[in-house]
Amino acid sequence: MKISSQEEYGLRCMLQLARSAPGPMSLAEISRGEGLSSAYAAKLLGQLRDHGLVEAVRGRSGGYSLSRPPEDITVREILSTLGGQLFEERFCHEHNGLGESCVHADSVCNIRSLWEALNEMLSAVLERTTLADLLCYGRVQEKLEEPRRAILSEGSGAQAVN
Amino acid sequence: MKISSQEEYGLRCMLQLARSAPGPMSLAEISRGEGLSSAYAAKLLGQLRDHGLVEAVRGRSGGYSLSRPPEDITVREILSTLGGQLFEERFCHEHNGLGESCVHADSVCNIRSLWEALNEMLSAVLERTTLADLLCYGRVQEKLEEPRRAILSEGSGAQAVN
DNA sequence: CTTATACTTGACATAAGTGTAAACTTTCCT
DNA sequence: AGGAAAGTTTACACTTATGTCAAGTATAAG
Repeated sequence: MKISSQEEYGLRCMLQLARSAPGPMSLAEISRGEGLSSAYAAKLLGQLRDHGLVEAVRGRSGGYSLSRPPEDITVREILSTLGGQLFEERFCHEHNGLGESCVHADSVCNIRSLWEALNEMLSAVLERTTLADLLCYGRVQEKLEEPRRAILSEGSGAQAVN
Repeated sequence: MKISSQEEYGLRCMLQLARSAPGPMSLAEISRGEGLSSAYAAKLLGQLRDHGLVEAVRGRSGGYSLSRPPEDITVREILSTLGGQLFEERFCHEHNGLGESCVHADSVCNIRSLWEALNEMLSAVLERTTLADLLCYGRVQEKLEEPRRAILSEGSGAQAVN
């Protein structure tokens, strides 16, 4: 359960495009701005382009630009393009151990419920956070303060019920 | 951002110990119960033992057992042993691209704020969820329903503020 | 219509994560 | 003692993720 390098660097490239002046920004500028090799930045931007998050213009004076305004691009889309989701449908099918299917496939699986709940929480937060939010100092903190408090306050209360 | 195999399988082994009768449970039983090779289960249980979550008894009639009662072992401890945290201190130092340090190291970094917030939310939920919760049908759903609603309801409200 | 600029593609090298194998140590039972 | 049952350790093969390289294609300027 770790943030992948692609997620980090790809999101940084997107943020840079969001900050940039109108018109395409060249690979050289983007990679220089993030301290990445241009080959690596190209790979990441290629993925983002394939998923429709950025547009590329080839040839002289070409470059990359966001395909939509920053406030219409969610962090969830970006991260899901670069690194998939925390928990996906196929996960259980891919963790069968030695058997043909998971030994818990036919029964209620509380671990699965846990993964689903975690995934939903993360997705919900990321879906509501846009590139525009990441541009603005303090916006992320503000936006995530309430859910964070909600979760934390839940803690002592729910514990007592058991 | 994916759940690792070790996290899944290691947690399953722990859950099996939590379900088992008092006294040590042998590697063979555990691995058979989860459909894992005994070599692999041994590796996972070795890690869990090194972190003090299970105790092992060697020799004939030996096996593994939880080092504490299930209600005192949090899922956070287990997952953190098996797969680390979503976002750790060193993350930023390890993602410098080509430079000696991250180009954003000296400035306010909203991406970092985002990672920290996500990590805190996940940790808070996992800290309050114990092995005992995972034993009980429906407990996970109950326990996570409130925080989930809190996050989801936050959505429309916070959105309008912008 | 040539050239410099810039994105694109696919193959590759390296590192990290996943899972196996075999030799070893400890303990109990007879 | 001796052997069987059971955990321990280390090294290895395999797979996936990370990052690079080089040759290719498209476009605008002169």
